Amino acid sequence: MEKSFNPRKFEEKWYKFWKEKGYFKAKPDSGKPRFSMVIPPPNVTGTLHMGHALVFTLYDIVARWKRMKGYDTLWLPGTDHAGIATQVVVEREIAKEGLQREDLGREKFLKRVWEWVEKSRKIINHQLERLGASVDWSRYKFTLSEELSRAVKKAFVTLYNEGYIYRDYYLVNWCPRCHTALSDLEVDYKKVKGKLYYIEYPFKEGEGAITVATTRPETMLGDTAVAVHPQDKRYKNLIGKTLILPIVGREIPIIMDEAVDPEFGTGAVKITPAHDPDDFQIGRRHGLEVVVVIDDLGKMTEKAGKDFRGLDRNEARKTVIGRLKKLGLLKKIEDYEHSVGHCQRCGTVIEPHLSWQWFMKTDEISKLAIKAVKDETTRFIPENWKNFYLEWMRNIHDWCISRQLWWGHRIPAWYCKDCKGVTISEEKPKKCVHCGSTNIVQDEDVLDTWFSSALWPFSTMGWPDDTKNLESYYPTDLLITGFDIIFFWVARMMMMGLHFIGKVPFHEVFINGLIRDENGKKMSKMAGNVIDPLEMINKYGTDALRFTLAIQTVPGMDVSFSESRMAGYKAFANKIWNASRFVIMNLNEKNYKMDETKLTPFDRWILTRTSQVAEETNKSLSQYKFYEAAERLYHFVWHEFCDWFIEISKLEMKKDGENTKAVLVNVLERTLRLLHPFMPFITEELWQKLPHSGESITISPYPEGREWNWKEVMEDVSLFMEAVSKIRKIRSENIINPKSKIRVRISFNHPFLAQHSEEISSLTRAETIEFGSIFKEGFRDVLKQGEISVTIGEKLELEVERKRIEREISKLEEEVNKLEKRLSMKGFRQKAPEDVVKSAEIGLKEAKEKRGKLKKYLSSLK
RNA sequence: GGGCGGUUAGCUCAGCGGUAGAGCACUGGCCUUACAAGCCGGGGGUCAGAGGUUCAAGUCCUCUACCGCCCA
Repeated sequence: MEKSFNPRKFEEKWYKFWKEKGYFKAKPDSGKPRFSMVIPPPNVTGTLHMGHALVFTLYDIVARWKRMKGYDTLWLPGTDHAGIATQVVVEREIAKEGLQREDLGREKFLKRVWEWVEKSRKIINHQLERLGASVDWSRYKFTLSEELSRAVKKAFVTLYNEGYIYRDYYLVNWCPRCHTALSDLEVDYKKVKGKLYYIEYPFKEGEGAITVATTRPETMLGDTAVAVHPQDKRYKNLIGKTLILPIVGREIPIIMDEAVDPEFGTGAVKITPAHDPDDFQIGRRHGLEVVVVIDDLGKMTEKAGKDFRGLDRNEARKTVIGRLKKLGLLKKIEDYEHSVGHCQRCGTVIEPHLSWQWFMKTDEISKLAIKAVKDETTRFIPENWKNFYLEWMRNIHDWCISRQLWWGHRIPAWYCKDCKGVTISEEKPKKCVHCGSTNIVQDEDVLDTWFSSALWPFSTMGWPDDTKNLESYYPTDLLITGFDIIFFWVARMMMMGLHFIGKVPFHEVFINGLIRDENGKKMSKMAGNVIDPLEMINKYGTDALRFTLAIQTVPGMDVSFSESRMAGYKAFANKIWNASRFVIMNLNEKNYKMDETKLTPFDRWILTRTSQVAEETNKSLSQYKFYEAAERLYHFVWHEFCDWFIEISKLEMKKDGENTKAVLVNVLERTLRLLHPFMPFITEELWQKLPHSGESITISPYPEGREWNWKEVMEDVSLFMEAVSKIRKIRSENIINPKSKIRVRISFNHPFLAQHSEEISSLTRAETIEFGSIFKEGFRDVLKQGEISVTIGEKLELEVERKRIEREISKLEEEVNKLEKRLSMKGFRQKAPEDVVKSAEIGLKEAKEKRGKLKKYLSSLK
């Protein structure tokens, strides 16, 4: 066995082994209890980042843990076609060749996208394997596959027939670059420093004008009214008057509407129903004319006037301002900061755009999704995300589901060129359902990616066809995902799942934190602080990466990812490796069967601890306290098993030691199993080298922690450790040469210490351990009970020792003061629980005793 | 403007009502045949600030300051 661990030597081997053996395959007929999860499908836009590594590590810990606990565990993998995101990425690719998608045409462009997708999926799947993700590859799904397309069509047609999907000519968020509609969620609002322009609109009759303020003067070409608030006294007598729209010359009315903010600008606002969402609503309320002056590419239309036609919206703004200045109608320009919508995928400023789009009604369906979370049929962890979800769900708007993209699920709607009717059908219809004409064409548009993602928990289970599979694994038990897609995805899965299956898609939603760099900054390409998980895996090993992520995952908190910390967990992996090496080196054929009648107190101690740790680890995991479980295992392995038990076992092995070897194997083998969900590779590698039953640790049982419990030895062992530590401390602080033989005397008789004085002397390199009155000439310290003294049989150098004792006395002093104060506080004895009072009293008594002894000792040093 | 989270050792973070913790970093001593990616020790914190509740407050409540995020 090699002296240090080298993850590259075995990681890929074991993954291949697991996969070939089919351990990750869910088996609905197994008769076991079920546990199922679906992966949040990564976008096929590129590769996995650290955020994915975190989420998938947590998923895998749960999956492996449940599998070992005897559940028929399904973790279903897959990828998302990510309509707009992928299209943008491929558009950028072909732009390198100087091409636009129109140059290629729909068919050729899609071919390019598929090529990209194949490449990306391969990378992603490979990354998942490197991470050790125990997904059921036989059930791999892709949101744009034939299979899932059927589910999408079925969902669309059903919802349409039920009246939940409709088509409308409506003002939507439009990205002029991507050339598509976007949902409200796909728009990012950013604060932008702009200008506020004050423009005069003259009255048709008589002198004077009304001044309106706007951030977008170019839209005035499409104005069809000016609005004021009904309670605004300033404008009361102007209602009903007519204005002449400058430049254009159109007559427009002054109207009243509650939606106007009297505080904004002059209190009078221009109304452009075709280019502003608020104005659109006001326009609908007042029956205003809608004049479209900006087209789908962000250029001015014919209706904007011949001087403007064809101008880009930004150039048009300059021209309008120039004209207004000349006319003397531009009263002033102010600096103004406001938030402007940008396309989430490409960053272009959003243009509200009137167009025919498909929408999904959400008012009714959202009610089910609200109820399910309110009554905790689906539970959020941590809980505070519940309100976040509910708040959004209660204010939900209809969802624009059509996209003017090429990459995605084509909308199953056919328009009749003869009767203008629409035919909705899962299969391509032969003729128009309204007039029977065969002159029909399919809608060019595709569906929002999230429409297909919303079906993911059941479309992946075979809906609408494979009901057996669906019954087995739906609802899923747990979803782990980031808070940023609670609305995009979680909320919509809730709605669709409840609507189509009648059950929530998952019972628990664990919201993971964001990955930040070690300075707490968000990782982003812009900031250049992105860390590639694969690079980390190559450098530190998958197990170290996973452990680093797990031990930092506190529900509700972000993860500050630190490479130096990960180096520490690589060291931990090495520690496990070497502890195992020690155990394995000492093995022979016969000695792994433990004889419980021959156990030493130390054996009993470590076995009891193993059981306790197992029990606590299960508890932590069941509450998704990944950090707590990982931390406990780390401490147990390093600071209990290695630091104490292995060291003590070495002494035991100098004698007979066969039974202790068996204890070592037993504890180590169980510990590996406990660690396996966190560190799958190294645990498999080592487990295979140990005596074991079964063919893989992956399918061996997870320790529950009910096996061993010898409480009675725990206190003795802890006193033993205290004695050893105190002696070591005296040695170390007084810089006693490690080679010099010391003599130890303990002031009180203690059968356990006496019985194990040999171990004490070995662990402290003492020549003798005696019991009786302490040495007059020598270093001393106090134990929980009594005193301990050390002599090296020569004249002592006392200065250091004096300082050390003074420090200890002052610590005890603090403790005494604190406890005295507490005990003397009125009400304490009456109101505090008995055991608290008692422990304070005992603590005080002990501290005083220790202090007394040390003071006496100190005076002897002077 | 509304909401959520944070402020604990030099750094990154646990702890959330009963005597302040971890990892890393720092530091003294050790190449003790599992491991120098190691071993044995040590130092380091008025738990952001101010009030309040309580016998008892990093821990619960209120307010303030600063940092971060979400929604409008």
